[in-house]
Amino acid sequence: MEGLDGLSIARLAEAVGMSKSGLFAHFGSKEELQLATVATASELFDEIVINPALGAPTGIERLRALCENYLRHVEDSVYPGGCFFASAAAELDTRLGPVRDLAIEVVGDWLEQQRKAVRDAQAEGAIDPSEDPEQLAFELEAYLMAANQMFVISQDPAPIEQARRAIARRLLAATPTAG
Amino acid sequence: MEGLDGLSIARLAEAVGMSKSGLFAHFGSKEELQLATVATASELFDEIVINPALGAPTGIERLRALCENYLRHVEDSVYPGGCFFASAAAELDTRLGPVRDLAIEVVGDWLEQQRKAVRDAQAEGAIDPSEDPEQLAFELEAYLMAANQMFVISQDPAPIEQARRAIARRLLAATPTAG
DNA sequence: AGTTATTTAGCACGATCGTTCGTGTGAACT
DNA sequence: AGTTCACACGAACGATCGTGCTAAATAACT
Repeated sequence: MEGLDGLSIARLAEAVGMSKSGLFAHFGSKEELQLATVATASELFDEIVINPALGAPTGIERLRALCENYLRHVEDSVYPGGCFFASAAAELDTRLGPVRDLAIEVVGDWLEQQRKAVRDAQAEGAIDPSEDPEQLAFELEAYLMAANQMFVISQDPAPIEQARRAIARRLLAATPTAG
Repeated sequence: MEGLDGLSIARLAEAVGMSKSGLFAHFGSKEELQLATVATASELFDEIVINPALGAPTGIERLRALCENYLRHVEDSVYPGGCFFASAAAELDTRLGPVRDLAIEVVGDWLEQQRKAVRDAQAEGAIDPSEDPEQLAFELEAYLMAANQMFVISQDPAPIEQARRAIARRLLAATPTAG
């Protein structure tokens, strides 16, 4: 079993060489363990996807770096099931509670990072001002999500390359001179 | 619990007013129940998404109908968790066995339907011959997947509309005269 | 009507899960 | 040295699950 619900205290305890009750005492409840898992995944995502992109000198470069870092963390199989939050979102989408809320918040922040990079790129003149940042971020995120999903299912890097082409094409279409 | 693994014979039996063992005898194993579920979902998907589009007189109209029917079945909440196969694919992606194989086959057939519609539209001159059908189908499928995921998570129809705009824009860019 | 299939129910099993409780153990502190 | 505190342990609980087994009921058929 996989996923946040399949993460069992019993199996995790065995994996780390602790007793079930000993590990349980550390978290207090399964929900707390799930929250800690999502929080840790969020930190890791910041570390390997978002933060390395924040040093980019311009908005358009930051936008490209965000997309590329995401695709690389997928094709490097940081998680066996692809992007942690894509899996988590699919699992938690119809549930209620703090675990879902936290996961949604992380995903929302990620999307906002992309929108902000688009707006900055517009302010710098690298993206046409007629582009709707929400719309453009949606389309870029769509390529990333599709690449993640198809790559994990097919174990074939082709979708990653298709996403790279789609992103390049879309950003080209959004540049003021070529748009 | 949700998903194909969360579908338990015990709860299903209670829901349909049968005994657990009585219902179990119908399928023989949980795996068979999951296979039957996927098969039924596939038939329903054919019925409400694919088949109504097959009557379209041209490839480009069929392509548009496939996308629109998919979006509509998402926003109509045919399933509470959005597209059945998007959820199933996310759940089964790292698993092995016939259930995964069947789900992947259905998703593969769906993507092939889109590719074929693109090729037909090219043959009819409605889509530029320089477009790679694989690439275009990937991008359209990406919009659909993203709309599904975001709609279910946010309970907000905005992503559906963003997908419609993205599809319209992408198909416009792919027309021979405007491309 | 009587025989034969087919379907359903009832019950029990072993496994796994989250959680609770009482206990021990070792470090930190007075 | 004696006390306190944080931590880990083992055992047990109730719940839920998939799965067999056996018998009762229902349907089909001659």
